[in-house]
Amino acid sequence: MFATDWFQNRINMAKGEISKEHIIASSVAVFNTKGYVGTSMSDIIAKTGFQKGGIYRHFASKEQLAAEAFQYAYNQMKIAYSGTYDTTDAPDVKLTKFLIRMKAFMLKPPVKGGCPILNLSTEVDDTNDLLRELVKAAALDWETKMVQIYKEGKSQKIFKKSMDPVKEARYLICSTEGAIMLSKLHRDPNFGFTVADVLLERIKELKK
Amino acid sequence: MFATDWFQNRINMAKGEISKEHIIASSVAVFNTKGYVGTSMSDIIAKTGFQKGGIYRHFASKEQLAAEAFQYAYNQMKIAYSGTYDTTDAPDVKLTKFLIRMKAFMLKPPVKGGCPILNLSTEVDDTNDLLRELVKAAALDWETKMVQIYKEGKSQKIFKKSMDPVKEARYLICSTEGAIMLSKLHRDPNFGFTVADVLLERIKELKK
Amino acid sequence: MFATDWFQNRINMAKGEISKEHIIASSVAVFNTKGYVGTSMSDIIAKTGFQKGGIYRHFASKEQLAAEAFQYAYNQMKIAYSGTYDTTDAPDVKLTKFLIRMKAFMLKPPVKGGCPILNLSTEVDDTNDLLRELVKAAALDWETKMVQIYKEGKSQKIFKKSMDPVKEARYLICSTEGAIMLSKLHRDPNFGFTVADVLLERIKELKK
Amino acid sequence: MFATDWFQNRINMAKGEISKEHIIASSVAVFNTKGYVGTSMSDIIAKTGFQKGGIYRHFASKEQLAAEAFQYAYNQMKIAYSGTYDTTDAPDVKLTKFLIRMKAFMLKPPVKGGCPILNLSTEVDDTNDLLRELVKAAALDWETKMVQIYKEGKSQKIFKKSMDPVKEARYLICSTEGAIMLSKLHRDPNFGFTVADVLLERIKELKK
DNA sequence: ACCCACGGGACATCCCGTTATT
DNA sequence: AATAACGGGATGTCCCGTGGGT
Repeated sequence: MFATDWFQNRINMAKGEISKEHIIASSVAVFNTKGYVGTSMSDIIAKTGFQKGGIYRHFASKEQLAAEAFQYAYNQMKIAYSGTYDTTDAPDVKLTKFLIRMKAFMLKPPVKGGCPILNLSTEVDDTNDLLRELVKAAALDWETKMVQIYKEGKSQKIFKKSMDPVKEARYLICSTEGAIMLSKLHRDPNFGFTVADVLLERIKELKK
Repeated sequence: MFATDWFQNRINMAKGEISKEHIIASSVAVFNTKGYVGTSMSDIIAKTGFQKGGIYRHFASKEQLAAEAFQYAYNQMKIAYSGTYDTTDAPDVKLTKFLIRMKAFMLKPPVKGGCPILNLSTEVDDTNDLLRELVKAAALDWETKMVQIYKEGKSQKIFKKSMDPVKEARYLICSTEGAIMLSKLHRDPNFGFTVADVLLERIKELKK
Repeated sequence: MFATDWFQNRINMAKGEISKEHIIASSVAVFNTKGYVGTSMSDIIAKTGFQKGGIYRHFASKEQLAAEAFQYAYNQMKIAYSGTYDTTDAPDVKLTKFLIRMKAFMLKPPVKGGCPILNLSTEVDDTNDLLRELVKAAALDWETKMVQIYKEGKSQKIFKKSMDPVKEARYLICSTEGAIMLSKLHRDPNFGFTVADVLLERIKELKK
Repeated sequence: MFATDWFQNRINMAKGEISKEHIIASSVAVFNTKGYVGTSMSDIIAKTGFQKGGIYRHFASKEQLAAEAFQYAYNQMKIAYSGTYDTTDAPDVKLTKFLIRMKAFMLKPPVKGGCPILNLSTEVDDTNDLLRELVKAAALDWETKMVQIYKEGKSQKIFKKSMDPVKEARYLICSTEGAIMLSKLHRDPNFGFTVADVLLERIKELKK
């Protein structure tokens, strides 16, 4: 019936749990394309097949649903990228693979609508503290992951001694997010390609 | 009466023109913080002091007003930055000044709410073509300006022969936008500072 | 068109003022029969002929409208009773006339639904402070009026020296309100008649 | 577990019976403060600890529950007052005790929210016939009790021959209800005290 | 050129009640 | 006997936009 029916087979989930999961999963794309305010509960209803009563049983408010949808979306992104750095590869290889995959995502992003951090962040940074904190935490989570890789590279003497892991990680993230934004705006993946290439070159430089 | 009263003295403007200008100028901050959908005409009314009729006389719709407000905001940004590159400085100096000012804008942006290109772009890229085209044009305008500077630097043999002006311009813009986004999200200007510093180093590299 | 059109002729009222008056006047009966929570804005719409936009232009909320409707209703009651005590009659005559009219109102109350103080009071005393304060003020206003009459009677030596005006006024009001309540519940005016008769006797007693 | 657990020990009640009792007992205070329409099933759920299904198993509708809750509340009132007139005292003593207790109830009513007859009556007299009939019956029950006492007093020659039991009973009830209403509105027990004192005097008068 | 007044659709949320499940 | 899950209508309020009037 639902695209998420397989859950029931895999893990032992209660009926309500499945519904909740289904609602969240269906909402992700809507929120990530139309935005938080731009998405109405009617949109969610249309997408999920549930009625108001069925949705509000699982979420206290639109904000709550949006929060869980964001978490879900960020998780999907993590999973989509994890294959690139959750490996036994050398740190520089991890970063290289990460950037190659990022280029691939320019054409088909793991979450419809592009990067949820970018999308939600710009919308809520001045208006909604709960959601902003969530996005912030996600951004920090990503940053921490990246910092870790750069640190490994440094301790393994693959990267220069002078290299600053936090600086590099933040720089990589900023450039990447900006690239995603401009690629979406222009509907041209080349912005992403260009930025990825520059970052790839930079990684080589860090090894000298 | 209005903060924009000086317009009337400076140029010979009709009463309606002044009002229109006033409405646009007052709307910029609202749209740039609350977003296009997040801003209601009531917000505009509260900010401008005009009544609905007085606003709709000058703008056919909320969309039209938002469009003009965006143009106005982008123009303010241009003016705020123009002093850095509309000079007789050498290209590398222009870029350096540009990045130094960008760092300053981390603390106090020329337009309240941050970069209007970033804000509006992420909101409308999937939902509103009219506004998206406008943002796109603005981004292109900025890119063209930057490309021009890099080209100058190349023809003046200040930058390496191998340097690709379009690539560098786009890269600079992407990094900058990403930095603005993350600085706003974390409410920490250091993200902008870090990125600016890396870009400043890169400009030095381009000269070798 | 409206039952309140005559207002425009009598006093120079702005269009909006008339509409507001009309909405209030139409709402009174609805609120006073269905109650505050029991009345929906749709009921108001149905009764007034206005649409949501037209109503919310004049009232910030249902609560606000209810407040003004109550004031209007109380005022109508005052007017309906004023002929009995705003006279040059002797105090005891005033009270007598008041009670006679109260008996008449058992059959046809000046405000549809009965006494607005009674109705609103029992509904909001535990739930809505704004409205409760309003009803309280109205009850106090009425009490003050009655106390005044008893005081007159005392200073004019019509009533006994031992008579306590506040006590008598409050007693009269309590009995009256209770009588209205039970008459409405049983749909039998005799409860009101009985109480009025006892009170009339009591007034005679006070003169001895 | 529940405050009503003792029921199970005292009488042999089925599990369902206990639950029903518990739901009713818990609902009384809610209905009597928020009113019938003002009370939502969610309020009941919160108060009882039961889920919706668990409640609707015992009551066909919110109206049914409200009806039983009213009966329960009225019964509590009866019990609370019964000690004053279900005695071997003389009729005038019964009435005196009744009024003294009524004064005490001004400070702490036997049912939270005040007199259920007053509260429900004013809410439903124009809108809900089922509940209105219920309240009516309760009011009549109380009246019958009072009439009986006055009759006793008359046949025992304690009260004047000219005294009309029905008139006195109704008068006492009306005054009392009105006093409760105004005391609640003003949050001042003195209204009740005043009325009770007048009624006590009246009882003395009836004996002459 | 601008305000006042109004229409009517949309929105997030609440509400009562039913059905599936255990 | 009671919960969990869901349907779908109703509610108060907001919102964009349109005319009449001055």
